[in-house]
Amino acid sequence: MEPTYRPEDVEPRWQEAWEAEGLYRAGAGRRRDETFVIAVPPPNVTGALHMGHALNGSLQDVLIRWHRMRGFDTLWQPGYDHAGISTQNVVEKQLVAEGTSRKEIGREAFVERVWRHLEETGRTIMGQYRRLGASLAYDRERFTMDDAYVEAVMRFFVHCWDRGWLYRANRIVNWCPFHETAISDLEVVHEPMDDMLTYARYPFADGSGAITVATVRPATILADVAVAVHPEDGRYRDAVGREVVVPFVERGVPVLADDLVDPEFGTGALKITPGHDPTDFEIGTRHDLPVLTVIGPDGRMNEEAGELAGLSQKEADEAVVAWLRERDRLEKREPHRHNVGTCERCHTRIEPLVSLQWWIAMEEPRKPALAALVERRVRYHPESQHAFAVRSLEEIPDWNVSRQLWWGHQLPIWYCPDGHVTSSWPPPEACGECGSGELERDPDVLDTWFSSALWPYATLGWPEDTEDLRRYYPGHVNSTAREIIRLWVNRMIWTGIELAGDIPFTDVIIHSTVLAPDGRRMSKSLGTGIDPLDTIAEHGADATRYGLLKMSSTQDVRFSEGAVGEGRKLATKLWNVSRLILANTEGAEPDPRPQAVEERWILARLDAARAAVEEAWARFDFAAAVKELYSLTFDDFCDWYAEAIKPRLYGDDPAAAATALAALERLLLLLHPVMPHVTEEIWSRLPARAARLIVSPWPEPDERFASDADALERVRDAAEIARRSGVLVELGADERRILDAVVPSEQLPVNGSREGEVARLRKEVARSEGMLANERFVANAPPEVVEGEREKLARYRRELDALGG
RNA sequence: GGGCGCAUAGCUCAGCGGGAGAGCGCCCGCUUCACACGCGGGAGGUCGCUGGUUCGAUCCCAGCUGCGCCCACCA
Repeated sequence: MEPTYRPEDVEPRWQEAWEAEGLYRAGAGRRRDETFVIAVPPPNVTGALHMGHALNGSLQDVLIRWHRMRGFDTLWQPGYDHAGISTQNVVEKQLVAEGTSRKEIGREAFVERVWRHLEETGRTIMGQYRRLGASLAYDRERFTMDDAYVEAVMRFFVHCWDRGWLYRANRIVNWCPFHETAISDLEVVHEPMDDMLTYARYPFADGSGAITVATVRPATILADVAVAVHPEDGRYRDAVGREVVVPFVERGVPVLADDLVDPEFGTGALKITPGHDPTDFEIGTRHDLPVLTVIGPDGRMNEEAGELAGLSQKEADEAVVAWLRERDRLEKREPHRHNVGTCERCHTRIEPLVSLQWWIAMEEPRKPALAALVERRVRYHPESQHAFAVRSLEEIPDWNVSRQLWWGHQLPIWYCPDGHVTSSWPPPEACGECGSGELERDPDVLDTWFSSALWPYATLGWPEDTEDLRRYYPGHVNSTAREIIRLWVNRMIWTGIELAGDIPFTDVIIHSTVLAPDGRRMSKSLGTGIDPLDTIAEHGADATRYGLLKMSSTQDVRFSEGAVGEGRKLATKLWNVSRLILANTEGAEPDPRPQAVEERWILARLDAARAAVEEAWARFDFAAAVKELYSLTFDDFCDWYAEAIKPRLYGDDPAAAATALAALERLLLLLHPVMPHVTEEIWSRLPARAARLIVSPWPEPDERFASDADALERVRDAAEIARRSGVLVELGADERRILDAVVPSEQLPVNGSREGEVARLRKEVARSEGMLANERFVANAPPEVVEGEREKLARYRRELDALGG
């Protein structure tokens, strides 16, 4: 074996081999009937994978590899998402940079352009997953715009139509003036902004005084239809029911009372603009007020704004403020910092606008999903996220599914000249109501999450009743980031139950968010992102996977290169101890028949570690598993076992060689899900391997390993006592031999003193005796705790004895 | 403003009711035939603050302070 382990030479080779040999395919290595299925959260085709994807990929790959090795029929479904607005945003910005625009080239050419853009990014993404060693079923790559997938999306829409869940309504929505589309609440991000708060006087119509209202958007005064105060606000008791005159347009509007008004803010009087503010829209609906619109879809003042038409809002604001100032209606202006909704893709300020959109009524469809969560047929991990998911379903609002974009799935909705609406798929020949053949398709496209919601079963062929669907649905695990629980995961659950007849998975893992080392969010725009490919290039995929798994436990974690470095050390250590064993076991066959105590010990230790590690995988506690694997390899396998058998290996002891190979095999099996490459490379050099490690099972357990295996623990204790006190306690011949091999007695570092150790033990004995003398402790503490304390006391006394204390 | 979470060694984090831990960094000693990405040893912590529960609290409860993420229609 080469003296130095170089991951960059080894890893790509195995990635190619595994895939070429079909070992990434669904069902590879299958030895039992049970399936284990994960559909990867389809990354957006807009760009490359980031550290969060690498972390999530590592988690999922561990689970897939672990189940594959145990003989499950595994399927890890790959693919990507067309990411409607996100992709349109990227391509649109490219066009702007090229001096043209979406509108200039037209819809058809634009969509063509997007497809071309995707060919590259799709390849990049799958290449990154391959380089991480992710054992996805790459032969089954799916895209949410594939023909078959589009078919599923259309059927879903028509299904909702047939169910009566779809409706079209004129409501106030979040409008992005850059993309000129409605977006959902979930696509709005709030950012702090510095505005001016303008206090304007609205005189009473009868000329007796005025009410002052505060607004950050004076231009919307033109669309005011009322002034509202809180019902219990004593200051305005007499004003309610009277009429005030709106500045600039000089229109008389009522003063009304509504408890949505916050009496603490501003003057406690709120101008009501149903056309341009969500709260006002709600108040307007309650009081049956008209809706006026003075701002258009492009964010500028529209023709309703009269002389201000065509101005930007900022210009209009100034014009209105000037008007107020001239007529002494301006009380004051003051700086005001507040959170403003912006488009999550382009960060343009959201314009609340009234527009006609398609909605899904969520009252019915959410119910079975809520039941599945409450009954724990679907469990979120950690538990706190389960509670959040339940709450989200309880409070779920209706879903605005139409977007005024060009890139996406066009709605299967047709209008006839008489205004009838038909939704069917395949496309209808004629209007469902009047039979007219003159149909025009709705130009809008669907919310990108509408298609993502179908991911677990549309990738398996739904709505066709395919063999894949019957075999691999429902799946098992979904692992994803916290922020898309409502956007994606909950929607997969309710649509899965509704369309595919069952929950799509049983366990949802919400993994940690990887922050930049300085604690800020990892983001391209902040320049705080770290490319997983860079980390892989520097330390290897195995090391990167190890590091990310170690970082996966907390809710938010700062990226730590140290954790990756630890992974790299583990890979190197494994390589080196394998060199030791392989160089000294030529001609030997692995044979796990324990002879000496150190052999019984390591085999028992490996069995115990396997149980602990698998239990941690099953709990999705990846960090705990990885920690166990590290100390198993370094402390137990290398520092004690390998050191203990060295003399026998050098002496060509055939029993030591046979057991060493058997023990090494088991160590590799345990480590493979975390570090697949280095383990497979070593495995390939072991004698007479029938199968690749990637599909190899843990050998039948042998209970003989467990017998008398604690002998080596006594050696470790003896070394510890000797190190601290300088006194070597009595040991048996075997134990003496091992101690000499691992820590030759003439080299036993003796820093402590016998007296110091005796003093320490006396203190422990006193503490322990004190506890056991405490009647309330003995009476109240659990029996095993009391028993444990008695055992500790006995051990301290024995050690004291051995030291002659 | 609401929800969730975090405050433990210089750094990144485990532990979560009965002896303060790991990795990195730092200091000392080791060119011993697997490995200096190593081996052996060591220094370094009133476990954020204040109360409470308990025989006993880093661990449970309450409040406070600081921080992070998610969510949110205060004009």
